[in-house]
Amino acid sequence: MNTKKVALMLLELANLMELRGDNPFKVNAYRRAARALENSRVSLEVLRERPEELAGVGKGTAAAIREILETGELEQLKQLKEELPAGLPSLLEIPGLGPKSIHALYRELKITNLDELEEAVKEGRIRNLAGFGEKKEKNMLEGIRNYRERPRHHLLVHALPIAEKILKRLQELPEVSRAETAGSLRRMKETVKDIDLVVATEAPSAVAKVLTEMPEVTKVVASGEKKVSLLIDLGLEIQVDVRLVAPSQFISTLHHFTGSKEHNVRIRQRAKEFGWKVSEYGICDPAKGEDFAFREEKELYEKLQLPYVAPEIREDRGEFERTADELPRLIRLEDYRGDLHMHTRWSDGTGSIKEMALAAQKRGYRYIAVTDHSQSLRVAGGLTAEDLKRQREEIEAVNEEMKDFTVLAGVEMDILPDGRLDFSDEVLKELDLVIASIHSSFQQDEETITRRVLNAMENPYVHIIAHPTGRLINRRGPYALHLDRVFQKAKETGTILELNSHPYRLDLNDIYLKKGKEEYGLTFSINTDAHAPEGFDFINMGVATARRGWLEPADVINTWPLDQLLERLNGNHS
DNA sequence: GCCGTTTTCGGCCCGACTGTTTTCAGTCG
Repeated sequence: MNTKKVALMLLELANLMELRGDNPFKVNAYRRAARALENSRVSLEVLRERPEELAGVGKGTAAAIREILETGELEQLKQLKEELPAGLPSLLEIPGLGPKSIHALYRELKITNLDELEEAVKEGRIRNLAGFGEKKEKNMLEGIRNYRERPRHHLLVHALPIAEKILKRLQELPEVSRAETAGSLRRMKETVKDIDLVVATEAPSAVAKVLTEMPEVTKVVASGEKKVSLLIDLGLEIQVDVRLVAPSQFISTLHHFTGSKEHNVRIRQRAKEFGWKVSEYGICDPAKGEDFAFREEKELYEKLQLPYVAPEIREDRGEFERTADELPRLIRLEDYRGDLHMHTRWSDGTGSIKEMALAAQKRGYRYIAVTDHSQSLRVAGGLTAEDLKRQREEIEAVNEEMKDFTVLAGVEMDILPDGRLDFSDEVLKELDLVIASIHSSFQQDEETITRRVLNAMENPYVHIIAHPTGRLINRRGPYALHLDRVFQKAKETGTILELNSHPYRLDLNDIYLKKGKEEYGLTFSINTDAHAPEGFDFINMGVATARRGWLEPADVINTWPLDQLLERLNGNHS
């Protein structure tokens, strides 16, 4: 049992209570308690003894927390699970269906899952229910079909160019004075459900008309004076929500729709302490009838006597509990000096060492490490010890040609299924940089696969563990790795953990980065794993994820000057 | 269920849009 599991159980309880139609404020109380638990760093002991010390945890939720810690279960949750059919929560995925409607469908028509809902719609049974009609039936049917066909979340890297394209069109309109992206896209979450845009204009109807008449629009979901919601097909079909506001309200609206929802709740609560009200149109003082507008988001935070919070960390994950000095100076692209994980034609890359070096130098980098695959990874043309020696000769030749730039000789070495490494220490000690990673036997049980990684970390020549959890977003889950043990070992051995920037990987993710930094004091390396010069472009994904993980330049070895980097790498060997 | 230098009761973040209604509930962000 750990605090995360306790939080998850409280959250599940809240979700089921909501479906049953319980008091929404009570439901919210459990959600807040779950969130408080997730964000707190109290030990299990403190949690067991004095859970009430956490803000948002009172008598009721404290009793629930104690029960979970003592018995591993929660009677209330167990009963609710027996009372409510298992398929009910899945109905929440259908747009337009919320807890109230789902409860009514269950109560009146005994609908418990998507199949039964679809059947009832087709038989026209739903339109007879109070508050339902033919139009809602039609929307439900469409929702069910979409749910089954469309991926729930789009990769950030796929949504970004679409957002940019629409944004550009909007910015070119004479009626538009300013337009920006908002929502999870602006917060740079690894996946996004939709694209949020905020537009400043004095002529909302004209802009709305342009939007709804774009050739790529497949469906107008909603269209009003303040807001337009569309389904757009620009290579992939995605929902685009556009808010239209007067220029003076732009900043407040941008902030509001950047979210996150949880961050906004805290903002509003903060405003209430001053007796003010926050909405997407600004902050107002009802007592004096005053409205406050802002030219920059910084001013909005200042008004509430809060330090400015970058969009990427607006998640209510502790940003409200820090002073300006305590908030991180988040890493930026300009801080980045060199990529330390890439492949060349020597294995499965498409560029030569020199081409990769020149491309990196052009980006303003000062160094790179060439890290081709090792011998066991046959499909990728892994290198033998002998190949590595010959490759080093080429690397040295490139180094002699280039000015103010250094290519390090490295390898991405496989951690074999039985836990052995693909090269002996004699081979490894000749290299400048050794990355170890898993490319086989992903299905091993937790103990086996964790042992594999720990074993690699214990080797003094291994500097970095690449893409530590192995997940591929929307494709493949993480290995059954026990990450706390990996973090603990990294702390003991000084092993650096990678944040792999490939948009399908982003591994470690934001949550783990923050945890590794705050709880274990770890150091990380952000790399693109490029297989061609263009692969370097994905560094913006990695830096964005690092920002979401509260990382500062000092936490990331790729921002260090070369001599500091080499000192750290050599330190491992002593 | 939680919380309190306006409160131990009565609030709890706020507004837009849709579809159902004939003044509003539910959903969404």
